[in-house]
Amino acid sequence: MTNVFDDPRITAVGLLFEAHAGLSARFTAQLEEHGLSAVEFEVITRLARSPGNQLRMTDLAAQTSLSTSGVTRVVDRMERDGLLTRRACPNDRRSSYAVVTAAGMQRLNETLPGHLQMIEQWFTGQLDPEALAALLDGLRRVRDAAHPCATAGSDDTSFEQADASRS
Amino acid sequence: MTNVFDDPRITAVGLLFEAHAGLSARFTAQLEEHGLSAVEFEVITRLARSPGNQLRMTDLAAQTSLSTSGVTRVVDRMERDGLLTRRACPNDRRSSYAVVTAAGMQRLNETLPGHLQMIEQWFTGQLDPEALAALLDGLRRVRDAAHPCATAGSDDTSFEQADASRS
DNA sequence: GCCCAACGACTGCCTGAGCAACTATAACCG
DNA sequence: CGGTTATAGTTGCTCAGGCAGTCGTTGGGC
Repeated sequence: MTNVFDDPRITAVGLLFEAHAGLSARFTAQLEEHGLSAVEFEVITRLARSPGNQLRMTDLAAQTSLSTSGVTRVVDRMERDGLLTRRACPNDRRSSYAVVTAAGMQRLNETLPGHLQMIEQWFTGQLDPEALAALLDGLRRVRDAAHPCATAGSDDTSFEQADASRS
Repeated sequence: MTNVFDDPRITAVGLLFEAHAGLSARFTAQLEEHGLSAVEFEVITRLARSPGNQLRMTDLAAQTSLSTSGVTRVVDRMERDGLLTRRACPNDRRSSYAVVTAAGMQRLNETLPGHLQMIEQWFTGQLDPEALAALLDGLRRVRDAAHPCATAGSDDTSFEQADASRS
């Protein structure tokens, strides 16, 4: 089968995508044990690492892979589940913040150790330090080239996504 | 901000996921110029590289990231668009094949060169050969560890996914 | 040969997400 | 100030995809 599909470029993409899919599936499974979807985990993580555990809806959308309407709906669900609240923005009445509640922080704290363990088990722990460094270095260059700068021109400074994106 | 989110493991996952998201977006854009979604491209690619340009529905599902019902529906759409046909399986009347039509092959041939170019532009061309080799080596190990063996126990021998999986 | 379990494909129902339209507010500009 | 334009968030509509249930087919046990 001397066809075009054996092209090394295809193989390269395949590896990256399958690695992503594999990790994604593992993470999703673990997150669901704690009642969080991958998207919800990303949302709550982004909020929890922001000053005041809050972010304006638009900024949240820019930091995640969601559209603003997508954010509206995730926040709806998570608010219903008590993990988040909306808070009015004092100086701009159009804006509102999504804020992590105490219950949300607790849920996140229950989830994170297992999540880090999964990362180590299926990803970082699979490689010795130099190989991992080389991998990350390559990924960083690809990311810098290809990443559409966080879905919306928000600052996006240096934080790397931390979830298991559906995919 | 000395918080847990600066953990190098989080950063590593973030890099991988952002690289994937970035490439995914680029590929999706190029594929849509040719009227194909990422999933459709994966489907037609998988079929085109199989003997007879065909695959049983179940096997197709196993090779893609789709469930069997998902496959039923993609094939529905692509059949409607004239890219694929269903063909009855002679020795098992439960099964049916999805077959790429001439139009489907043509569409694929129109799409592939640009796709390969995108891969080179945003991924493989970003790194010198040794760095690329190191990256792929790391990815392969992560993939082998984490990949849930192709979503369903099908053979899955050695072919690396070739699409831009929405992810 | 007959029955029952397993399997392949399809369908109904539901959820999640995007786009485009809409409302309310803010900012800019004369 | 008054009016126009841009922005933040929400909502209606649509569509893709998964799960679970269905129907026809197959194969194995007896």
